[in-house]
Amino acid sequence: MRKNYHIYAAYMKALSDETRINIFDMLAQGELCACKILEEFNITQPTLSYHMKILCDSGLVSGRKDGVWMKYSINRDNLEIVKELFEGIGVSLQTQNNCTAKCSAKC
Amino acid sequence: MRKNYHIYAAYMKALSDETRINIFDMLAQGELCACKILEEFNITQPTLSYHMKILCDSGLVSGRKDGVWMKYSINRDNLEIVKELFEGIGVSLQTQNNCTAKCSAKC
DNA sequence: CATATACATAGATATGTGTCAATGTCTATT
DNA sequence: AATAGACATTGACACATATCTATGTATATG
Repeated sequence: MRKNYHIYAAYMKALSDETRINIFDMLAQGELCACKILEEFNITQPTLSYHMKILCDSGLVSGRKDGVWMKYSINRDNLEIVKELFEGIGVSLQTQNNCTAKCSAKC
Repeated sequence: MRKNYHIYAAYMKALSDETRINIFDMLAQGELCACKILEEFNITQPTLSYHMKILCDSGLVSGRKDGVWMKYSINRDNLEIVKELFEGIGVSLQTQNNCTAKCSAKC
């Protein structure tokens, strides 16, 4: 089963903006409405809307309409996929720790 | 101690390209020289050089010169920082699991 | 020293990104 | 029905990004 680097890259791209990864981390504390998020940044409302759309389109964040408000939260399943990618890389690095010398391919 | 979202965003940006995150994952298996990496992709050598520079500048990858070859490997310390970011977010989500209803702030 | 190999740099270009002001849409309240 | 508030969409624009071809630089080898 080959890895889908396209979707991994899409997740990373969604978080590659300082404002967006900050928002993502805020959402770790729980669901938030757009207006609450907006208070924390020096950006206009359309710019926030733009960023939230990117986060939602990536699948890392979910939005639901609650009356007048849009409430955003982290999509746990997709966060898990990202977590597992980096954990897997970490494990691979540990595993090849003690055979690097003898295993390193000649160029 | 506030989180440095600027550096997190920089890590994500380095991995936000499909080719680059693929390379990063290849390096999980061990150190590789540029020519070996190049064989795996349909890109020109200057394009690979461009991507490797971005990965190295971010701090996620280290390069060392070995004769004619450039050998690249993952910088474990900075991988750890990325891992911990996502693990921390996962833990926060679990923690607020059973109090979401009562804790969710009114908008 | 001349040559080949591995990689980097420069310049050009098409496309993508982040931001804003202006405007539109939907929902609740008076 | 009119109004106000919350959010989305559009259009414009400056800037960044990914890619290529052409060229430069360093290192090993005959």
